[in-house]
Parts: sequence; structure tokens; C-alpha cells
Amino acid sequence: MLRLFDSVAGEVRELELRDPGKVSMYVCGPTVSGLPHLGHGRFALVWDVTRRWLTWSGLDVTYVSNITDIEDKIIARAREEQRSEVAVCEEFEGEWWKAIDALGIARPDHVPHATHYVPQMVRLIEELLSSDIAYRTSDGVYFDVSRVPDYGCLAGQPLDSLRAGARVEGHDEKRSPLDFALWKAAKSDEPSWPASFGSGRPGWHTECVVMSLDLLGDGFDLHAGGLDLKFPHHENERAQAVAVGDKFARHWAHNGWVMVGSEKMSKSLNNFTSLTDLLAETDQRAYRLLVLRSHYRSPIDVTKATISDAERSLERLDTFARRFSLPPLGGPRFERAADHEFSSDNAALVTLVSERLDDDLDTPGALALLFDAVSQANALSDQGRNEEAQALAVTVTALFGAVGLTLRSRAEDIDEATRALVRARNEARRAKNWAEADRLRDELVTAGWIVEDATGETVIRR
RNA sequence: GGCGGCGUGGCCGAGCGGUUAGGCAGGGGCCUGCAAAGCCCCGUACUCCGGUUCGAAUCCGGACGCCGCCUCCA
Repeated sequence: MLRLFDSVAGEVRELELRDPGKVSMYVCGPTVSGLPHLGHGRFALVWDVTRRWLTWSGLDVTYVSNITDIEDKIIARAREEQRSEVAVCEEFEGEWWKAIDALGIARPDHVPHATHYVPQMVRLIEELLSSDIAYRTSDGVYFDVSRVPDYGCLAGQPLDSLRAGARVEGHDEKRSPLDFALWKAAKSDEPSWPASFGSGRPGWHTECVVMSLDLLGDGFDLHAGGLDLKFPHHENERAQAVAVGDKFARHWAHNGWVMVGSEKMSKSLNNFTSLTDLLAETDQRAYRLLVLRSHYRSPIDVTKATISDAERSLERLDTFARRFSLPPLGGPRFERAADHEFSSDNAALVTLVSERLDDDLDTPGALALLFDAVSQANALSDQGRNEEAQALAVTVTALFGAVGLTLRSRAEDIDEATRALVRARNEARRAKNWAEADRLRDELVTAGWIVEDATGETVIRR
């Protein structure tokens, strides 16, 4: 069973499931006010890997991830571009899914949208108001954090300590600077919804509480997201749930940051900013490999150098897949251990990799094992031990598939003129006409092909 | 001010007291008509200063440097 670092406990602990055999997980999704960036990509990849691994392990996973479609930045953008908030959200939600699909991330089972849950948020706020945990001000409704005894358990600091550090500008009507907005009173040029406590729009922290509890029920197993959401977003979500008597999530997990070296992320510096740009310019699997290659809680550095490093690694894996004609696993479908049969030798590898991944998602450790296995399979094949090699290769590709990394073995479409060159080269080589063979190879190479003669017949690839 | 993290070989990146992480790049070899791919071998790293220990990258103390959170953020 997976052991994961729990952000409240501050230690790695086993994921204790509410219902045996079933995992309910909620991952805070994006606010669709712009193009998805590298940080969005990382969280989506990390939790996709987690979901896949749990599924591989035989668990029935329900994965929920929301779209925030009402928020300050969306309103600001809509105003700036003189179009509706709905139009902005539609555009960037479209971009979001394009990027998700390109990264080979499986779609969530449920994708709740904040605007579809406003009446339920209103009911939650009413409940909080009725018990005086929430209070009204001239600009909305606020949550009184002092009413939650263990407020700060996610921040890792007691309330007093947080309060001492709060960056001032005391909002007159708030009881504490840490109190957060549940509801923002309507303004004439902003979208608003009716409510018994005055029309307006929901604050960000309320939507995820309502949506996660609605779709997964109280005491769901895992609530995950980027490290930056730990405080105050997740703290505040939890505070609301606890305040109305729920247990909320049993386990909290957070992935680390994306860095771009010491340089500020910007196009002018030739750093990738948006996922959309990254995916347009690189192998779309490179980012997944980069994410898998470091621990999910460590910061990762995404630069041209680290991405191209990953791309070259992928070439090695693709060459491997080609050599053994391995099927492309991963992508939108899930792999399950139970769907595969492993010989005892290969079962040992599966066990070792499983132990790595079950240990707080040690993907770097798992990859090290898999790369070793790739070398082993190649070596076996070199020695002519083809059955063993093939079986190992199939196991390796299944395990890559288990974390969503698809190896490509499919030959590219090759046009007839190029095929003719390859045939001519085979003729020349049979005739030991090396000058002609070399000339034809140069021609193919100039056309962008990589030429390999390994099996007697020439094989070309891009 | 409070809380937390990090500093590893050319680059990336694991490591949680003793054994080769792994990848990429580089060097040598095997294979090959020559290449490519593949395989084998190689670099002998851990910010600094003390300490604990038979033994420390790994534990403790200190120094220096970098970063994050306490405010919208994946």
C-alpha cells in the first residue's frame, strides 16, 4: 500500500482508506484565467502518476479535480479584453485540456466547476453564519479563524504565530487579519449570485470544500495540490469543513515548486513560461520524465537544458521500445498489475519498483531500476537470449506505462522515394559497394534520418 | 519577527550510518566494411568548521550561501 508524506502529520504514513479497495482523491485544479503554466503541469503530472500507481496497485480510484471559473483574475481579464467571463473561461479551459491531453494525463472522473456549485456554497455560508463562525461586513462575509481550534495545522504554525506574522494592512471590519472572505458582495460590473445574506460571488476557499464533499463524501482519502495551496487555501478549506462538523480529508499531500533556475521565467529570456509553449517545442513526454526523475516534493528546475536532457533519455527508451516492438502503454488508459503476467524473474523487478513507488512515490528510485532493466534487456538480447530479453522488456514497458510514460516503437511513415534509397543501399551493401552505400547513407542522413544497419537490413528512423 | 526547506561528481538528480543510485554529456573498449544503435569499463562527488562513532554525504553543534511560506498563486 502506498505510503505518502502527510502534510498535517508532517511525516510519511500509510494512506488509510475510508473504504477498503477504494481511493477517493481530490486535487485542486486551475483557475482558468490564462494559459496553463509549468506549475500547473507539474501538479497535474504528479497526481496523475499517483492515481495511475494506485490503480496499478489494484485500487479503484475516484479522481476529482475542479475548474475554478469565477475569480478576480478572470473578471479582470474579461474586463480588459471586453468580453464575458464565460468567454475567458471557455478559452482557457480549452487550453487547459489541450495541455493535459498532450501530457498524457488521464482526465479526472469528475470535473466540478465552481459556478455550478454556488447554491451549495451559499448554504454552507448560511450554516457558518448561523453559528457565528462567519460574520458579515460591508463587503461580504468572512470566516472567523479563531473558531477552529487547530487552525494552522497545515501551515505548521499555531494561530498566534500566524497572526503575529500576518502582513498588516488591517482590514477595519475583519476580526482578525487572518479571517478570509467566504463571499464577496456584488459589484455592479461583476457576476453575482443571489443569497440570503446579500448577492455576490463566492470566495475561492469555499468552492473546493463544497465540491469535494459533494462528489467524494466526508472523510475522503486524499486531498492534494501544489505546495503553495497548503496555506492558506487548504487550511481555509479544512477550517470550513471542520467548523460544520466534518472530518474532511484523511490525508493531505503537496507537490513541490517548479523553478527556472535563478532566472525569472520569461519569454525574452527564452525560458518556457506556459505549458502550451513547452509542449509546442519539445517531446510532449519530456516534462513527464523530468517530473518522474525528481521526487515530487523537491523543487524541479525546468530549463532548456533539463528538458533536452530528458528528451535524449527518451530517445534511449524509444530505441529500446523499437528493438523489442513494445506496445505504447499509458496515455488515456490505465495499466493494472493484475492485467499482466510476470515470470518469477520479472515479478522480482515489479516488486522492487513497487516498493520504490509505495515509499512516498519514489519515482527517481523506480526509474533507476527501470533504466537498469533496460540495459539488462539489451544485454540479454545482444547475447542472443531473446526470450528472456523480450519478457524483461515487456515488463519494463508495463511499469513505465504504470506511471504514464509511453514508449514509442512505431516506425514513422516513410515515403516511397526514401524507401527506394534504403533498398538501393541494401543492394550496395550486399554487393560490398561501400562507396555507394556510404553515399546513400549520407543522402538519408542529410534528409534527417538516422540510419542503423544492425540486423543486416538497414533500418531508418527520425 | 515566526515557521520550514535546500547546498552532492561537467550538468540534472537520488541518498536517511558502512555496499556502484540513475539519466545526460565525456573518455576507453567490444561489435560493425565504416558508422549508428547496443553492451562493458572509467570519473571516485557530497558548502565550510568542529563534534559523536570503529566508520558520516547521511547524526549533533556552529558558520556561510540560497530559497519558500506567514498576502493572490499549482
